[in-house]
Amino acid sequence: MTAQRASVKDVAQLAGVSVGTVSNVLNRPESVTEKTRARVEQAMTQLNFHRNASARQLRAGVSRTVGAIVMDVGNPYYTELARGIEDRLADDDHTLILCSSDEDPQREAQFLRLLAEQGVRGVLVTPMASTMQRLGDLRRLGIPSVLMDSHSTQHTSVGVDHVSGGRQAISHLLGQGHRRILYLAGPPDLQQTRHRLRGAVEAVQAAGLDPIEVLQVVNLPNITSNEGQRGLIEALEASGPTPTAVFAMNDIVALGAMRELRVRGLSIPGDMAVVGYDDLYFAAELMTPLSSVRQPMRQLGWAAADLLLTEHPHTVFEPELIVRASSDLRRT
Amino acid sequence: MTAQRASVKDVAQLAGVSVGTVSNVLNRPESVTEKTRARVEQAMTQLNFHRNASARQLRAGVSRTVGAIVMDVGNPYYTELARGIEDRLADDDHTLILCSSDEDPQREAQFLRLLAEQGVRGVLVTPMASTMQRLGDLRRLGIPSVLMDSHSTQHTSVGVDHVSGGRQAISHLLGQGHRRILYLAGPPDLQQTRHRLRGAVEAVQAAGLDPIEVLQVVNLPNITSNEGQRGLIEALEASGPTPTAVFAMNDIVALGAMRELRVRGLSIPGDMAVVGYDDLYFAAELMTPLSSVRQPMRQLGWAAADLLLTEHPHTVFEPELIVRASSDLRRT
DNA sequence: GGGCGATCATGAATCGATTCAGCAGTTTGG
DNA sequence: CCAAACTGCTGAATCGATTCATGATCGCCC
Repeated sequence: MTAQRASVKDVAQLAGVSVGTVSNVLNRPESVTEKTRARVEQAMTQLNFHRNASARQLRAGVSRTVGAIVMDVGNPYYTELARGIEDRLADDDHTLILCSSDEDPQREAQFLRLLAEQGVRGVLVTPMASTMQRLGDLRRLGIPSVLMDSHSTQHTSVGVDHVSGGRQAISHLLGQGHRRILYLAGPPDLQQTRHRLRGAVEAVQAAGLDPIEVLQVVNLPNITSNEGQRGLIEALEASGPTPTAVFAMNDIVALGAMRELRVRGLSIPGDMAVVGYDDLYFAAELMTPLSSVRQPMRQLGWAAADLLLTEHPHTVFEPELIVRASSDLRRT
Repeated sequence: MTAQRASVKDVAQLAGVSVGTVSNVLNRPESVTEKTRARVEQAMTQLNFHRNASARQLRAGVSRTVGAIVMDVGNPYYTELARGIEDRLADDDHTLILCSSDEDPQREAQFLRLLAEQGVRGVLVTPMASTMQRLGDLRRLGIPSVLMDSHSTQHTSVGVDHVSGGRQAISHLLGQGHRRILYLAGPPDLQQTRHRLRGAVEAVQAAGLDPIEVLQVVNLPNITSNEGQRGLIEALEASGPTPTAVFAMNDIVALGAMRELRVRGLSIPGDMAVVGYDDLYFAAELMTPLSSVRQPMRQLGWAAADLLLTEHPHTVFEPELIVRASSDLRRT
C-alpha cells in the first residue's frame, strides 16, 4: 500500500550492490556477472521497480518521446497517420504525444511549446501556413521536425504527390464528359489545396481545354462536412454555368456536398458527379459509393517516424484514384 | 545555430541574479520586484528559454502528462473520446499521451509500463478483461487511473449505461415486429458486450417474449467491419430460424454486415433491419442511413480527464437511440 | 609467491528546476 | 535608537538514473 516508487538506490540496497551495478544491469547486462544480475533482477521485481523516465531523460539529454501535431484527430485520415507513426515508434521503444491543432495556429503554438518543454526527441507536423517559422525555433533548441503530408526542399518531409492526385481526379471527371467542375478546396494557404489545383489545371490543359472555363474553385475556411455542404450551396446559387461534377478536398467534405445534393433531390452521378479524397474506410459504403483518391496514410506516418529516428532523406508517395458509382455513369 | 538549450543557470547569469530568483519569476512572480522580474524575463526571451520538463518533474515528483489507452484509435468513437480528454487537459496545461491497445493485452501491458516510467499524472483506460490487475500495479506506484466506457464499483470510472443502450435498440426492433434478432457482439469478456446483452434480454422479457428464442448471439473476436461481415455470413448459413434484424456492436461492425446484405441482394430494412452503436458521423450518410445508439463520447472523455484532475465521484451517461431507415419500414 | 591482466563492482559527479533556510537591507514601532 | 518584522534575493541541497575513473578480486603464468 504505502510503497512509493522504488529507485535504483532501493534496489541496490536490497540486492546488496551499488547503484552503478543496478544501472549496469539495466543498460549493459553483459558486463555484469550472472549471479549479481539475478540478484538485482530479483530485487527489482520484488520492489516493483520502474525506472524514472524523467531522471533518465534529464541525465541523457534525449527523450524517448515524439510529438505529432495533426490538423484534426477527429478525421480518420489523421488517425491512420498516427497509427503508422505509433507502429514505427514502438519498434524503438518510443511513445507518441498526439496533439490536434484543429487548424488553429494558437493551439499549434501552445502544443509546440509544451513539446519543447518535454524535450521530445522530435516533432512530426502536418503544417499550416504559419507553422514553418515556429519549427525554426524548435530547430534552434536542437529538436528536429518532419513535415507530414507536405513537401518542402528546406525541410525533411514525407508527402503524397497531391499534384498527381488532383490530376487523376480531374482527368477521370473529364473522361466522364464533364466540362464544368467545382473544386471544393481547403484554405488557399494549405499546400494540399494548391497542389491539387495545380494537378487539376494540368489535367484540363492536357485535355486541350481552358482551366478558367472548366474549373470553379470555392475555398472553404474549414475542412468539415458542414462547410462542404455550404460550399456546394454557394456554388449552386451563384450565377454562371452550373457545374456537373464536384471534386472535394476530402471525403468528409464530399459527405456534406452529397448531403446537400440529396436534399435537393439531385441524382449522383446523373445530375452531379462527386469525387472525394483520402478514401476513408466508409467511402465504399455510402448511399452512393464514393470515388476517392486513396492515400497510403499508414505508410506515410511510418515513414515520417522513421525519418526522425534514422535520418533518411525525403519520401514521396503516389496516390491512387478509386472509381465508384458517385462519379461513374456506367456503374449507376 | 550552435545554441543549445538554455537553462535557468544561463538565464540567471545573463540577468545577473541567482537561479533561485529565476525560479521565483517562473513560479512565484508576485514575490519578485517588478524590475528584477522584467530583467529576468528579458533574459529568458533573449535566450529562447524553455524550462526542462524532465528536471521539473524529477524534482516535483509529479508530471503534467496523462496517458490514455484506448482500444482502437482508428475508430472515430475513440478519437472523439480523446478529443474530450484533450480539451479538459488543456485547461490545466497538461498533455496527453494517446496509445492504442488494438485489443491486444500485450500491447496494453507495454504501454502501461511506458506510462509508469514516464511517471504520468494518471492513466485513462478503456479496459479489457485483463486490464484490472495491471491497474492495481499502477496504483501501488501511486498512479491513479480512471476507467472509461466501463463501470466498476472498485474503481473510479466514467461510463455510458450500456444496459439502457441495448434495451433501447432491442425494444425498437421488437416494436418493428422483429421476433428473431441477431446480436453481432464483441468478445464476451468485454463489459459492453455483456451489458448490452443484458439490456437486450430485459427488453425481450418486457415484451413478454422468450430471450432464448428471440436473441441469437454471435461473438466476434475483433470489432471490425470484416468481422461483422463474417459474423453475418455465419449467422445466415447456420441452421435454425433466420434472423430478420441485426443489432451490431458498433457502426463499423454494422457497416460490414450491411456490405454482406448488399452482396446477397437483401434489402435493408425489408429483408433485414440493422441497428448499430456509437452513431458515428457518417451513419446518416450511408447507402441506407443507419439507426444507431448515440453516445456522448466527447463529454465522456472530458469527464474522465476531469475525474483524474479533480477527484470527483463516478459518472454515468445515458445513450440515445437514433432511428433511421436501416431499421424503420415506414421510412423506406 | 609475486606480478600482470582481465573482470567486475564502486560511488562521486552530473543533468536542470525547485525549495528553503538564511542573509542583507529596509521599514516599523516603542 | 535599537529591536522586531518584513522584503527581496541567494545558493546549497535535492530528486533518480547514468557515467566513468578508480578500486577490488581473481586467475594465471613464470
